[in-house]
Amino acid sequence: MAVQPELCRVEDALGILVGKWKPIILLVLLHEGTHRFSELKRRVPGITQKMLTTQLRELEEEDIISRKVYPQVPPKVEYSMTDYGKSLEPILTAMHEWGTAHTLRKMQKVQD
Amino acid sequence: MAVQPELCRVEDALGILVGKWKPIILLVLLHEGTHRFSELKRRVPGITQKMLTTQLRELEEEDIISRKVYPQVPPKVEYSMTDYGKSLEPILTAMHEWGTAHTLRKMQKVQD
DNA sequence: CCGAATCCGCAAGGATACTG
DNA sequence: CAGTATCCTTGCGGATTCGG
Repeated sequence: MAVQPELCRVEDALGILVGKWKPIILLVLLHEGTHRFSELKRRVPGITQKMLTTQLRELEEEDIISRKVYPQVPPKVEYSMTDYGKSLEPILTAMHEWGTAHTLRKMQKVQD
Repeated sequence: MAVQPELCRVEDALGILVGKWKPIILLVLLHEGTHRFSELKRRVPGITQKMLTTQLRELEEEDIISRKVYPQVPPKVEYSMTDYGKSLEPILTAMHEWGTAHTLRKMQKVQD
């Protein structure tokens, strides 16, 4: 049967994953559990505060991660994957494995 | 074990898939086989010649699709998935399924 | 028929400084 | 500690025109 371009839902999934820092943020939260803002910032070298905030907000918007604020001084905010967000795991894993193979393949070509 | 941000190969896979038209192009070639340029253009409504050319070149560059030129007048060029490109199928399918579920979920929320 | 070449707008990404 | 607020740069995507 013919593919219906209008129903190409791949882009919906892509929209969630795309963003320069989203994959690594999701990988960290998936594999290492809850992190607070500063921990996440240290865990993702090179990211600026603004970008971290932006990406986290976008992921929260889509119910992929949850944000828990502790009303105290100094402030404390924790981020973790939602159950729904965890359903992305197979995709992330598949992409990670494929990406690794792809990189190896490229390196071999360079050797020739 | 801790995730190594530097080794986050998810982005390598993402780099292949990202591009406004790449998912649908790949889906068409995967499910419907070889297409020539003009067929592809008709199959992907809204795409311009430049964009189609650009996206095809990028995919060819990564060995995802192959380009076969028939030296004749008028010109004829056929595009098809390489065996390597076909290895993307599980990812594409997983994303398509997840995307569909995601869209349905969003629609339900709107109803509330 | 299958492009290449050029020009352009806009939004994502980023550097830096400031705040409850 | 966990963010805003502002300004700036870059590059993708798009419209259009020309060529083999």
